[in-house]
Amino acid sequence: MRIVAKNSRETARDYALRVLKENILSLELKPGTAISENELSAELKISRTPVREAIIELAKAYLIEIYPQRGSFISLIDPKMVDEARFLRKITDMAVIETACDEIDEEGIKMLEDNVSLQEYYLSKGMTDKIFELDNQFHKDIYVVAKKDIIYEIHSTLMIHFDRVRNLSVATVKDFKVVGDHRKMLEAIKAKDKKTAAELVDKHLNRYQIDEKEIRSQKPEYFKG
Amino acid sequence: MRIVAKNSRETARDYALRVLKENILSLELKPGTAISENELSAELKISRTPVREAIIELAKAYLIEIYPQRGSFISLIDPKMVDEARFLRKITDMAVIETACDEIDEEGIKMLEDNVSLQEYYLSKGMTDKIFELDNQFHKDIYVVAKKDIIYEIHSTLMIHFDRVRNLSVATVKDFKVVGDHRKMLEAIKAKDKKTAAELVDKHLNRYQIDEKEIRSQKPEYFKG
DNA sequence: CCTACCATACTTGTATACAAGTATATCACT
DNA sequence: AGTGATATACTTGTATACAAGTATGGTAGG
Repeated sequence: MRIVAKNSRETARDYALRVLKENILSLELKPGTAISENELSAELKISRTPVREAIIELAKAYLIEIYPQRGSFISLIDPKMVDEARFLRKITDMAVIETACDEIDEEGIKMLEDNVSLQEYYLSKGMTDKIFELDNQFHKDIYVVAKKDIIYEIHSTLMIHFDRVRNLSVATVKDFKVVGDHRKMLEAIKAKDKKTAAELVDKHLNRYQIDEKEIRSQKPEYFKG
Repeated sequence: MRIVAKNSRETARDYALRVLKENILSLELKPGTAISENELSAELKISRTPVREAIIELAKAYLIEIYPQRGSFISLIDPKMVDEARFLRKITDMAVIETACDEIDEEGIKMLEDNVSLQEYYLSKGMTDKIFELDNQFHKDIYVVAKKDIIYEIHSTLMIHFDRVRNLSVATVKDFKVVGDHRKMLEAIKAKDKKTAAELVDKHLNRYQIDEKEIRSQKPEYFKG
C-alpha cells in the first residue's frame, strides 16, 4: 500500500478516500486483499472513523466488499462489473458528446483546444507520461461543455472498475493514437457534427478492448467466478 | 419527518438511509430543511454514527448538502441536477432496453409478463395505487434482463432528484397510460425490435415532462437559483 | 438608539470505547 | 493421532466523548 502525505486542506475522510482510490486503481492494493479499518487508520495516522467512512463509500461503488465481523476486502475483478462500467461509459460518452455539439460555444472551444494542443505538444516532445491526466481532463471537459458534469462525477468512481483492468492489461495502449482521436473529436464538436462525434467516441473506446481471457490466465487469483 | 419502525434485520445505518430517502422523495422533508445528526439520531433512537454515515451517502448523491460546523440541509431542487438525472435516465433506459432485446429469454419473458399482467389486472380493478411499485419493478426487471442491474442500483439514488419533482407536480400522471406503455415495451422486447422498444421508452419518459416554471411559481422556496 | 463584544448553544469532524460476532490456534480428552 | 471445546485475537457496528468552528442573542459601552 502506497501512502502519500495528507494535504492540509482535505479532511481525514477525503484523505483516506484518495489514498484508497489511488491504490485500488493502480493495483497496488491487489484484488482480494484484506484491509482492516484499524490497520489503515494506523498507517494513515488518523482515527478509524474517517477511514471507515471512506471504506463504506467505496463499498457502495462495489470496489470494496465488507463482511460484517469478518473483514473487508478489495473486490475481485468481476467481469460483469467491468462490462457494466464499460457499457455505461460508452453510452454516456456518446450521448454527452452529441449534447456537447449542441452546447459548444467560444469558451468551450478554447478550453478543449488548449487541452488538445498541449497533448499534441507533449506527444511531439515524447513526454507521453503527461498525456494521461490531460486525457482524463479532456473527457471531463466534454461533460462540462455539455453541462453534464454531475454525471461525470457520479460515474468517476465506478469507472475505476474499468480502468484498473486497463492498467492490468500487459499491452497498454502506448501508441498514443488517442491524441489523434481527441483532435478529431474536437473538430467534430466544432463542426457540430453529432454523428461523426459519436462514432469517434465509439471507436476511441474500442481501443481499450481488453482480452479478459489473456489477463485472467496470468492473474487468475484477481478474478471472480 | 415521517418515522417508520426499524426492521430488525437491517443495520442502523440502512435504517437511517431508508427513512431519509423516503422522506426526501415524498417531500415530507422539504427542500432547504435543516437536518441535524443529533436530532435525527434521537428521533430514530440510534446513535449519531450510523445517522452520519447515511447523511454522508446522500450528500454524495447531492440530495443533502453538508456545510461543516454549520449544518446539513435537504438540497434545494436544482434544475440542472434534475435535468442531468432525466438525461441519464433516458439514455440509459433506451440503451438497456435495446440490450434486453438481445438478452431476453424464456425466464425473462415470464418475469416481465407476470408483472405487466398484474398491472393490467390492478388497472382493470381500479386498484391504481398498487401500480406504482410494479412500475418501478418493471423498469428494474428490464435492467436485470439486460444484465445491467448494477447500473440500476448505482443510478437509483440519483433518480430521486427526478422523482421528487414528479411528486411535486400538481398534475401527476394519473391516467395510467403507462400500463399500456409497458405492455407495448414488453411486446417489442419479445419481438426483439430494438428500434421500437427504444422509441417507446423515449415516449414513455416524455409523459413525465414537468412544467418547471409552473411548479417554481407555486413553491419558489424549494428551488435553487 | 446603535454598535461591538462575548458567552452560549448549536453544528459537523474526529477520536475512542464498547458490543457482538467470527476465525484460529491451543489444549484437553478420547 | 484425532476430535472437540475453548480461550483469544481479530473483525465491523454502534455509542459516546471531545475538538473546532459558526451563528445568535444578550449585554455593556458609546
